[in-house]
Amino acid sequence: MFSKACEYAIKAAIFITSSSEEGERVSLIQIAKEIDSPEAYTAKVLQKLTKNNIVNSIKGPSGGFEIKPKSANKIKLSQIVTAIDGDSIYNGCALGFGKCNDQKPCPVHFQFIGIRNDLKALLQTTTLKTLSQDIHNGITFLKQ
Amino acid sequence: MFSKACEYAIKAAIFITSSSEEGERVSLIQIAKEIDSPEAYTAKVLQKLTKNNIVNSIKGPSGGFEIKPKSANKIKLSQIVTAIDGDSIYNGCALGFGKCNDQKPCPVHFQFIGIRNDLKALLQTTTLKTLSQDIHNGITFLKQ
DNA sequence: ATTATTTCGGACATTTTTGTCCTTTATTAA
DNA sequence: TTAATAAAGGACAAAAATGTCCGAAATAAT
Ligand code: FES
Ligand code: FES
Repeated sequence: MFSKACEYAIKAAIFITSSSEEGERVSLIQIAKEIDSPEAYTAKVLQKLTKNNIVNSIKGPSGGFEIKPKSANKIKLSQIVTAIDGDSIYNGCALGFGKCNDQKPCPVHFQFIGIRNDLKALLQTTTLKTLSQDIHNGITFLKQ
Repeated sequence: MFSKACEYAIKAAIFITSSSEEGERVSLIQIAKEIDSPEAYTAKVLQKLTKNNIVNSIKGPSGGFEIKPKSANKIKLSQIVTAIDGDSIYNGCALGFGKCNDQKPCPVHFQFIGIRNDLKALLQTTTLKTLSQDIHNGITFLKQ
């Protein structure tokens, strides 16, 4: 469904949101530990999130990553997914046609558009804030 | 969503079904041409389908691949997917946890189980026969 | 029997994804 | 100013997925 990079991105963004709610910037090292991901690779992922203005990065001592609570409200999962994995989840075809296309649909097109639309809706409505609250309330977890 | 190998497998199986309805065995070369896939790689995929008793292969002149119309009725998409991609689509976690787990769910677990269940249902109810009929009726296509 | 055809299967090659290492740049604090 | 800290980013490495090549095995027709 998502690439590893995207999985790390989502988990990292949730952790950063969650820490920022408590006024704490977090470092790469903390993030990688918390979401159980390889440090250097996670760094690359975070750079992409930074360039896409999803997270804010601050260099130097007492620096780190943060996401203002104000914007955590507005950031949807879909923004993270497209930043890392591109828009294949939106325009791609389940059977690998260049683009999903109503005019010349692949064999599973009509079965899949329903599910894909549900997925789109989910990604476009779920915010980082929501996900971070679930973590805070102990109903979901960042690692197993 | 699916691996390339699985995409080829699904398309190949549909084409074989469709040809078998008309009493025609098809060769690897015909299949690869029809579904627009690399020949040798498609051969590997077909070998897996053969070992999983999803398609029937006959060596030698006038040999090729076939799927008895009788069984095309019973073969579900899910069988092909699990034969090629394993059961990650059923047990895997959207964010890469070892297994999806209600007791220690990942941050998107509750959002995704609905969609995954829909996907499961779809794969478990869609038969090769149905898909091959759509091809036959010209409402779906094997290549773009 | 011989030959031609077609799948099987092992070995290898390429590409993509994932992961690592190390230097540079920015920033803070002493 | 200097030293310490932390992200940025380039280069490289490993692993996985995808793709190719070629000979072996089975089968049918001649
Ligand atoms: S054409 Fe394949 S999913 Fe739409
Ligand atoms: S635990 Fe991640 S999808 Fe269920």
